[in-house]
Amino acid sequence: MKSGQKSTIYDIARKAGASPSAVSAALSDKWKQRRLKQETVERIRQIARDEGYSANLQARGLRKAESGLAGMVLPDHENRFFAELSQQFAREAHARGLCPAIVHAGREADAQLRSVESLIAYSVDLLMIAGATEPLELAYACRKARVRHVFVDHPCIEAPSVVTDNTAGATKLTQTLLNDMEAPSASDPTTWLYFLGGEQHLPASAERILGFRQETKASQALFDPEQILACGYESEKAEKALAALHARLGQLPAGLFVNSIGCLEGVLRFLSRLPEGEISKSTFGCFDYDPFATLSRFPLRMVRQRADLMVGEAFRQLDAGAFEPNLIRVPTQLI
Amino acid sequence: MKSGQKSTIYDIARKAGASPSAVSAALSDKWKQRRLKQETVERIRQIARDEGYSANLQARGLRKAESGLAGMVLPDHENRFFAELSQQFAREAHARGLCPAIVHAGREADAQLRSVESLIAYSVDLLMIAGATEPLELAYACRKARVRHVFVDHPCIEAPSVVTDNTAGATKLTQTLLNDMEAPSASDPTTWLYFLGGEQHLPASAERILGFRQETKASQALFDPEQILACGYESEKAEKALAALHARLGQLPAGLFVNSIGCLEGVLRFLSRLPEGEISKSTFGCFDYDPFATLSRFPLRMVRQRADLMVGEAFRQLDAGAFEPNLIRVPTQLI
DNA sequence: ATCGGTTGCTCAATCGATGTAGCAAAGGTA
DNA sequence: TACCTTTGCTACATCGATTGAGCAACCGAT
Repeated sequence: MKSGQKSTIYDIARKAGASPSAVSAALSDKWKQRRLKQETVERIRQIARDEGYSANLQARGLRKAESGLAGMVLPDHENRFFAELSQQFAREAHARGLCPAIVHAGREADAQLRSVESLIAYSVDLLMIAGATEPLELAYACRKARVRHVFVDHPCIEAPSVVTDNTAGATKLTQTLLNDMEAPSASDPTTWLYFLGGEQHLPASAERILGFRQETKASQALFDPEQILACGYESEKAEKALAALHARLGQLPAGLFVNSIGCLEGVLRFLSRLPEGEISKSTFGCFDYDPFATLSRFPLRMVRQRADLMVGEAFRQLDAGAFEPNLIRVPTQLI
Repeated sequence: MKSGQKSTIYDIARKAGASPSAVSAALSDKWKQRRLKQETVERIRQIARDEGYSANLQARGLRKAESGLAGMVLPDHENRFFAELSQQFAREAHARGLCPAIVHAGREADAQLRSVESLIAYSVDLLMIAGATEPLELAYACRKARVRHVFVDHPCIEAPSVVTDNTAGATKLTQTLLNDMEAPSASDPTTWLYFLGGEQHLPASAERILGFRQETKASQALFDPEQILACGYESEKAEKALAALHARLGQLPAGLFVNSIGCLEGVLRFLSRLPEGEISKSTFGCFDYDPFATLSRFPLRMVRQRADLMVGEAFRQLDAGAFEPNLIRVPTQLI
C-alpha cells in the first residue's frame, strides 16, 4: 500500500503472523480443505485487502502450468466481422474467468505462426485462430504444446473448426436476388445475375461460388462462366471489375452478387457515379453485412455472418477439449 | 519433439551435456559476456532447434519482473475508431518486440478496473487505456504497480493522455458546414445549424460542443440553447431526437452536426424515410468517419479521428516512461 | 499413561529461466 | 615452482504462488 511496491504473499504472511502457505490457502477457496481457522482466513483476507494485494499471475501460472489467458489470433480488426468475433471472444473468455489476449497477426502465415507460438509460450489455456492463412502448421504447434484450439472462419482439416455455412448462405442470397429480378434470358447478358469478388482458390469464396452456381443452375439462370468475376477482395479491384462489366454490357447487369464487404465498397463507389435511374433497375446483394450499407440509396440484400453463434460453437468445442477434426457450419442471416 | 511435452532448458542441458545456465546463456545473446565457447553455443542451439524449444515466458517473466506483454484495455470493438486504435496498438507493440494483449472491458468503470488489475497482475510492460469511464482509479492502480501507462481518447488528469483535438475538429467542421449553408436567420429556426448527439458531461462531447458553440457564435449563427441536442450516443436516441426536431420544425433544419458514428446511423435511418427532395436542401456533417457513410445518397462532411497518429503519440509517451500528467491533442482530418 | 484422531498450522519442494558468484583447468610470467 | 590471468563452464539462489508432507497441540478413549 504505502511503498508502492506490489505486495506478495510473503509480505502479507509477515504482517498476519502466518506462513505464506496459509496466505495462499486463505486467499483461494482451498482454506477449508487445508484446515485453516475461519478467523485466520478473515484476518489474512483483511490484510490482503488493506495492502491492495493481487496475486502475481505469472508465478501462479508457472506453478500451475496454466495462465488464465485465453488467446485469440486474428488477421486484423478493420473488418467488421473480425471485430465482432473478437468482441464475442472477449465475452466468452470473461464468462470462463479467463483474460482474453487478442493478437492481430496480419495475413502472413509466418507472422501468424509466430503469434501462435508466442501465445503458447505464455501457456494460454485455450487458443482461437481466426482467418488462418496456413492452418495446418498452426494446428501442429498447438498439438505439440497440448493447447486446446479451434479454428474460426478459415477451417483446418486437422482440428476443430467453425465456419460460416458459405454455400447455404450464397444459395439463399442467390435465390433471393433471382426472385427479385425479372427472369433472365440466355441470349441477353444484361439480364443475368453476376457474382463479383473473392478468389476462387480460397475456401470461403469457393464455397460461395459453389452455392451461387448451384442455385443459378437450378433456376436456369447460369449461362456463362463470365457471370463469375472473382477479382479479389480489394475494393479497388471490385470497382474496376464492375466498371469493365458496365462498359461491356453498356449498362448495369440486372443483378449483382457482391462477395465481401470490401468489394461492396468499390461497388458503391462505382455506383455513386451513375444516375439514380440506372441503379434502380438492378438488384443488389452482398455476402457480408454493414449497418451503413443498409442505408445506401437503393435496396441491398445482405448476408450476415453470425459471429456470435460462431464463437459460441467454437467455445463449445474448446470446452469439450476435443483435438479431433470437426467442421461445424454456422448458418447465416439474410437481411 | 517426440513426447509432445514442451521441453525446458533442463531437457536441453541434459541432451547437450551442459548446464541449464549454459543453455539459457546460449539461447540469449549473452553467451559472449558469459564466456561460452562458440562451439558450445552452436551445439546447444542446434539441439534447441531440433527439440522445437521455446522458452516459457511465464517463468522468464517471473524472474525478470516483466512479461513481454503490452496490455490494452478498450470498451469495445464494434466502433470503427476503437478497432483502428487496437490495430495500430498491435503494430506498435510488435515493433517493440512485445506481444499485444487486448482486452475488451465494456463501458463500466468496475469492469475496466478489473481488466486493468488483471493485466497488471500479468506484469504487462506497458498499458494503454482507451475510452476509460473512470480514469482516475485506473491511473492509481497503474501507479501503484509502477506500470507505464497512457490514456487514449478519454484523458486522465493524473497521467499521460492522448486525445483527439475535439474542439479544433468541431470548430473546423462547424465552419465548413456553415460555409455550405445559406446564412442562418435568428428568427427562423429552420435555417439554423444543429448539434446532435453525445453527452454534455463527457469530456469528448463537451469539447466538441465547445468548438461548435465558439464557431457558431463567431459566425453569428448561435441563437438558441436548443441548437444543441445532446441526446446520448445511441443510434435510437439520435433517430428519435431528429424525428422530434423534424416534427417541431415541420421540416429538416438547414444544417446538422452529428456527433459520433452511432448517432449518424440513427440519422441515416430517419433520413431514409424522407423524400429525396427534402434531404438535398440540408447540409450534413459528422464527427467520426466510416467509409460507407461517404457513399450515402447526399453529401456528408466527416471528421476522421487519426487513430494512427494517436497511438503513435501514445507510444512516444510510453517510451519516454513519463508518469506525469501530459495531455496531447491530435488534430483531426476533414473528409 | 498411552494411543488414535482431529485441528491448525508450517516446511520445503516445485514450476522454468535468469544471473551472480565461483570453481577448475590451461596458459603465461617471474 | 609459485603465482596470476584468462577461459569455459557449473552451482545455486532467486522470482511468487502452490501443494504434498508433516509437526505440534489438544481431545477423548482406553
